[in-house]
Amino acid sequence: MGTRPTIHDVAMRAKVSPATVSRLLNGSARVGPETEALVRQAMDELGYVPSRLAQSFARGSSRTIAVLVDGEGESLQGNAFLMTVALGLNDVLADADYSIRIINGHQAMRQSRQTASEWTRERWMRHEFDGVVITNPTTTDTLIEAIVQAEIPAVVIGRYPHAEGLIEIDVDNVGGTRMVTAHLTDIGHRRIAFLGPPDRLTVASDRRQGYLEALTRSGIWPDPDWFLETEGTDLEVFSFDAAHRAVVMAAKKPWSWSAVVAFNDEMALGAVRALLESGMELPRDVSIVGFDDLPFARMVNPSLTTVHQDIRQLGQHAGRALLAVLRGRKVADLTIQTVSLVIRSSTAPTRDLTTVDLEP
Amino acid sequence: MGTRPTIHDVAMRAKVSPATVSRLLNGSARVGPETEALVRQAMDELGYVPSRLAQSFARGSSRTIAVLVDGEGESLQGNAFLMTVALGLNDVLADADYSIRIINGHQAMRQSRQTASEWTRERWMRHEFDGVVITNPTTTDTLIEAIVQAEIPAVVIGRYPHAEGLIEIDVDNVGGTRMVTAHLTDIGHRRIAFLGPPDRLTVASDRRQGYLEALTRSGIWPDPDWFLETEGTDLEVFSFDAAHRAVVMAAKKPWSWSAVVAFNDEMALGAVRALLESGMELPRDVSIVGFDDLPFARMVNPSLTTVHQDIRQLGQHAGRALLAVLRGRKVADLTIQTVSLVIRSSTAPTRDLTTVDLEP
DNA sequence: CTGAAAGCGCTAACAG
DNA sequence: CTGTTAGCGCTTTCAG
Repeated sequence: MGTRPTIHDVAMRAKVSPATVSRLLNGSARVGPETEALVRQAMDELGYVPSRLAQSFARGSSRTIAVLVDGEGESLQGNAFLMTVALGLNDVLADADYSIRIINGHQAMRQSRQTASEWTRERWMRHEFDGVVITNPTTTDTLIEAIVQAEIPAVVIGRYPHAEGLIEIDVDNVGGTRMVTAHLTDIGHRRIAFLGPPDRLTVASDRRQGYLEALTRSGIWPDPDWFLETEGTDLEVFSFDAAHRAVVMAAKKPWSWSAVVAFNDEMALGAVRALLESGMELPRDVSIVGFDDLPFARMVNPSLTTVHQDIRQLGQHAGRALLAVLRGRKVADLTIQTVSLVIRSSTAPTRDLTTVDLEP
Repeated sequence: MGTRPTIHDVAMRAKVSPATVSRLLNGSARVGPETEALVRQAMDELGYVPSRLAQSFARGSSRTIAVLVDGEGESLQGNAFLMTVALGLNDVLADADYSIRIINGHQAMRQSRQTASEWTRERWMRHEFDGVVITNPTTTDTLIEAIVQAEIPAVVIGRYPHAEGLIEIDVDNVGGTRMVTAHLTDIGHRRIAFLGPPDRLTVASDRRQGYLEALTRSGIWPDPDWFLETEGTDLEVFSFDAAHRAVVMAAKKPWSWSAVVAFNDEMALGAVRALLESGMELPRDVSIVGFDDLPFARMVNPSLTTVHQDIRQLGQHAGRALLAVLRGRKVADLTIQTVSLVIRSSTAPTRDLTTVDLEP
């Protein structure tokens, strides 16, 4: 009883060959019913569990998929989002007997002082994973390029248009901001600002586009100074502070909007802070909307009207897509997940509704 | 060039034995300097990278540590916390060439319809991991018990006093609430409520104790109805909604506190919401403090005075402890990480300061 | 449907 | 310090 039983022990006990046990284990070929019963009994009696290590070795694959995260972003956004995606991935991958491994790619690269392609090649050759999920694509990312180049099965959460043949799983960003902006026009707003990062990333231009579409549909022609653009490095532009700065800046000049569509919830909070500081009362004076519906969106005051996305489901979609790729199936290059509008108390009918109605 | 070079190829090319290459690879024995040069050159020329799979198999260990999460809690708390811990673990484990694997333990158990000990035994026997980090200990957890029973190297984030010999890494909960409560008394508050979950978990009683200690030191004798206790299941009691309910309930009766110490930031927000709804102005009428200093704590309005804990560092501590255990070193059973007070705008001097001063 | 046999690529005694 | 020799436990041809 001292040592782990091996496939060999099971075979001996069932008086069959190890090969038969193996076949039963992974259903790689049919096994006679009575042989099967014998083997199963032997496994039970011995308490046999196959060694993952030996299986992986023999198969030459680890049944592991790497989740590449960028662990620098300390943003709330970041970490809650990442773990939720990871759980979603796990939901579907666990069933397929894959497991997920978190890798802080950029940090690892820096640490080992390797270039992206060196690093990628090395990890790939080590058979550390069979596929990868990329969670925070930045503007242009050497690591992603290297992964694509190396033809490693990969799925990206979000968009990364710079690379051919990468499978993208994203939420409907255009539709989301369109919806939430339409909600604003529905309750009478006509002068609606957009607070977002510069258009470097697809997600940024997508969300801006949804906003524009909604305005256009309502026959509103956006004024150039309705665009409040944050400044900073890749991650900074999405932050509370950047949003806060942008709005403080904008509020210095005379401004004329009655609502603001923020790129995300965190930035919406930055706007809220800035407006509150300048003595506004919300949502009476200005309506504000966000995007993401992070858990805190309903807990803050005023609670945020925002666009809800099911992040865990996003992870599940990504997992399914990757699984399909690994099994050699054809997969859509782009999956767009629907989002929904959540109306809370950061939006209210505009007070100049009547004025507007009179205008024409 | 079609196939991956193996240790054998390197050995041939360098005209040494595979064993020598192996020794160089993991520094398991001294190698002559010129041999080393030869081997290194051969490795470079071939672009050799050792196969993780083969290494793990030969060693009988996966160099993987499992991070057990409970993926049911959709709480903000939960996921941001978990990923941050994971990143901290990664920081130190990556250096030691370990990698981390996220496992949704309870879900996996349920899925495979196994008992905790069956599940644990099976995973352990499969050599899927060398050690485990447990992230959300609940009141009494069969999975943890099974892990301890199986003598698997394990570290728990938080406290789990029910199990002998488990290594615990926690923050200074007592000190934290003591500090933040003392801040309240410092600015004149004498009637301070505590909003928390029932005392089932150590973390709950610890934080309550810190509160009590601070009061005692200020010569305040807490009134029984200063204790606002949330109700619900294991995870619910820590939630925004539970906190909101508890405060709404309490606010129905005449109450007499000027400040409330909430168990955590999320619950503090629940209290804020309830108080705002009942027409209070914060922090003018009531001061509120939280615990955790989650990223959103500074973004909400009013921004929360709270206790900051470095979660990533918590993960790093856990990683170091586990590494030490795996290396057979003696490790302290309990590590307490210090926390710090962050004063923001949810607290203000009490208005009845003068009244209080006159009382004696 | 089943068995025999040959590895997968590396590590780890054991000699020398 | 280095080479030889066995495996680690499973999968997978290839025969039968």
